[in-house]
Amino acid sequence: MELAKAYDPRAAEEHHYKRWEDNGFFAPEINQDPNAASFSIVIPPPNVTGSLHMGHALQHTLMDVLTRWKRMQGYRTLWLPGTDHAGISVQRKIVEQLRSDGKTPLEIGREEFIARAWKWKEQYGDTITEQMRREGASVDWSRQRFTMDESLSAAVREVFCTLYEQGWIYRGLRIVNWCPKDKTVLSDLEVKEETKKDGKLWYLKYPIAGTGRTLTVATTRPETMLGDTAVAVNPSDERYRDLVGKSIDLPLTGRQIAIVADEYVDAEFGTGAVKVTPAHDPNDYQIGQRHDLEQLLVMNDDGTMNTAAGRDFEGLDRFKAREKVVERFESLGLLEKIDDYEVTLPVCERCKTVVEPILSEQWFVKMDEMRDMALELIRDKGVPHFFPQVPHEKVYTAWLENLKDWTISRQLWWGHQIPAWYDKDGNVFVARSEEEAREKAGSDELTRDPDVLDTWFSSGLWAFSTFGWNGQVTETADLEAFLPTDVLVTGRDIIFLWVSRMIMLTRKFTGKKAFEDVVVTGTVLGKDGKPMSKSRNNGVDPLEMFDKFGVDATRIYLASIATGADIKWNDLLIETYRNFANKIWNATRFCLLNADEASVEKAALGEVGLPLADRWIVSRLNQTEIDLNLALGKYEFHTAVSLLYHFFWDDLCDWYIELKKDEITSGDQAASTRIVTIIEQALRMLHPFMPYLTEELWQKLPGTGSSLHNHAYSSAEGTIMLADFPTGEAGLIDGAAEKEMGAVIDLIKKVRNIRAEMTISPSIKFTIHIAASAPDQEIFKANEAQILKLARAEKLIISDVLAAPKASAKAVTNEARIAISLEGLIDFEKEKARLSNQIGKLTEEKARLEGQLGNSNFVEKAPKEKVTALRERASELDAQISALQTNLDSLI
RNA sequence: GCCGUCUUAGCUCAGCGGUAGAGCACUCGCUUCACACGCGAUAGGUCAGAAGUUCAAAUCUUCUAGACGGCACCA
Repeated sequence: MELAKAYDPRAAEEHHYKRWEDNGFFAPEINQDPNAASFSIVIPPPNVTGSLHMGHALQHTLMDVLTRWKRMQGYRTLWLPGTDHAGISVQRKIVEQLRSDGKTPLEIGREEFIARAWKWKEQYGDTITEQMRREGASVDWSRQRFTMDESLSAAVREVFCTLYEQGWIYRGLRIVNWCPKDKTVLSDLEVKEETKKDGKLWYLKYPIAGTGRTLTVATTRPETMLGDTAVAVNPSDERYRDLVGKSIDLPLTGRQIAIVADEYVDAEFGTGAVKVTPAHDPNDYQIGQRHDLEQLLVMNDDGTMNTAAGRDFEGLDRFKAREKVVERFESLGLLEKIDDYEVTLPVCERCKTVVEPILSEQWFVKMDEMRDMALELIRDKGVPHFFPQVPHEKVYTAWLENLKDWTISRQLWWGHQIPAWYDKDGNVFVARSEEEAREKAGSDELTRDPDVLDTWFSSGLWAFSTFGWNGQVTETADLEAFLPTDVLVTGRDIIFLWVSRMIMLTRKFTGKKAFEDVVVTGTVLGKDGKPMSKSRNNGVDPLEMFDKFGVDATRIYLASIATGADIKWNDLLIETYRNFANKIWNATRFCLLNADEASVEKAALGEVGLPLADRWIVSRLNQTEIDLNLALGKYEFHTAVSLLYHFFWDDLCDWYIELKKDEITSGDQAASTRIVTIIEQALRMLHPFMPYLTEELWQKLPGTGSSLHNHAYSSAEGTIMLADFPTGEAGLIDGAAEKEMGAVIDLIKKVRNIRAEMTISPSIKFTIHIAASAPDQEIFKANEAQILKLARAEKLIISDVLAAPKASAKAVTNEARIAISLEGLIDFEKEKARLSNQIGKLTEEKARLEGQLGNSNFVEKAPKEKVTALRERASELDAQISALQTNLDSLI
């Protein structure tokens, strides 16, 4: 078998995915074991307008690792893919598209608009799903879902109606977050804070009616004064007590407003007098409620001032209006002063427009009942279990405790239109269909509420709507098999927005948990240490990384990031794993060079009397498998990667294959069979991380096929992705072999060290003298050929006492005293320095140990095995130091 | 304001109560018949600072400094 000289990721990526998909390997139905337990993950549905970014690549990698791992273990495994309809984003795309055609949404009408949106979705909505195929994601495409699929939409209607009927959903006039650009309301979670250091605080003088005096109020939004309907002061504020009950002649408006006393006002802050604009500020709204104040709306939905703002201001943008109000106050002599003031502005998460708090009639969900259910789950049962637990469990719990009503209506056309109808008197009828609404209303003249629901309302149902629940159908085989899902892998930015809501809605409507575990990934930052973003232009495209380093390298690099940790992007690190892939490729290639009659054969590893290296690698392999399964079980992907990396590179390549080189090149078929068997098993444990490379190599190994499959997949066509995942057998961990191999490795390393330090050319082959105990001598004798090979020596002389010429370099290990004859090569000064250096290091360690052992508190209180271990180490050090010292003395 | 995280080798990061680790970069040496995307060998850290708990602290506690995150408030 002849393999190419270097691994070409592209070639492997091209055909394997198609074969896996076409053969149905990703679907749970591939599992033929009727008793198989289920394992399921639902994907956090990416936005249909999106394309793959590094955050997706990271999350998808972890989900795929888990899915492939569980599938190989024989679970009936489902990773369900899909996308969400992204209300605002799609809406914006269509509006832009129309604008370039010189049209507006109103001109074409709702129906045409939605038709265009669907067309857009058909055309571009698959970008991300195609990119997922490139990633190697083993999702079941036959179960792909979209939040606006008919069944998922029915689920939305059902949930809305049920919550309404139970009194959890209501329609009300509240101060909401309004985005004047998108012309829709936003939930609190879709609003972000932006600090502006160059903000201002304007002090406006309001004339007190009939007094000739003024009362100064401070504001950051002067234009809202046009909607003022009161001024409030604290009731216990002596300065203003006499003013309560009097009126203000509100400038620029000709209106007279009251001065009221309200506890909300902080007498210490500003002037102690607050202008009250109930229709444009949440706190003012509350004051207005308490004092029965008029709610005067002075703005339109696009952020311009409306008729109520007065003729001079009508039609002006809110910021222009602000300037004009300030100018007017100044010319009236009513502007007291302007202070610099750092303000935090609420901005729309998506378009960064300053959000306007505005009085508006919207639909809300009262979260009390669901919140309590979720709190009970996390507090009493610890569900979901967050990985990492700190800080997410606490943050999540605290958020739930302070949960407010959720604004769910959006002034958009693209999405799930609210199933509510109004009769001509404005009475509302919530119903699952228009027919039902007509029945309830007893009228045919109904108008449907034009608004749609928040996209997160539908994605909140994702854990069960995707399995067929839609209100009519509440029991399906998939719900039974796959809900609760096992784990959710997602970013921390949507824990509140999505994860928490899914937990609550799933519990409420199915009585089940949405998932047991939540793996929270960190953020992949740009090279500058800031989150990747278009505006910073510091993004790294996963597809470019796939092209440059291969999908597998990118995947295993992403998996190597500690769970939940942020990481600064660095190409060099992927390169490490590109090199890793190539290393594995070449190791396999080498082992197959002369292995024409070898074949994967599990029994070959269990034979008695195997050489040390074989017993050792089997032990290392099994230990790695055990540790790997433990790490994955705890979602410690980075530990898993490190185990794999070190097993393949250090144990397998640097030692085992190097030790076996002669056997491989000479065509020893028994040895090759063992090597091939070990590689095959190792590839299996690597497969979840590097699916393409491992499949490519596995297919080339002699003797691979469906016979190696987990029993659940015995009838499927041969593929590593259905092979049995190695569990590691404790019985195959061979302590003696590890210890003996350790002695051999230590010896070889010391000899190499001498060669390097004494700058002896690798081409010079010298004689190694060693002295060791009788049992250790046996070990060295048995491995003479290997030692000579790896130490690049020509002769090994083993005896009870070290007999070496004076012109030699010396070293010691725990098991051996070593001398290299260097007749004509040795530099005595160098050798002296080398020995002194080593003695120095060991003496330092010895001093530390003696300090500890001399401490009676330590000896009394520390665990006995600790003390014993230190004593042993101390005596080893003693022996080594004195041997080195003897060597040094002989040189002087 | 409240809650929380981070600060470890030049860089990017693991480790989180028992002798400081990895990859990359650096230094030295290698056309050693799989791999230079490689091989071998070094060097490099008072684990941000201070105090405390402990026989033992990078690891636990408290404080300080710097970086950052979430929530609340913002006239």
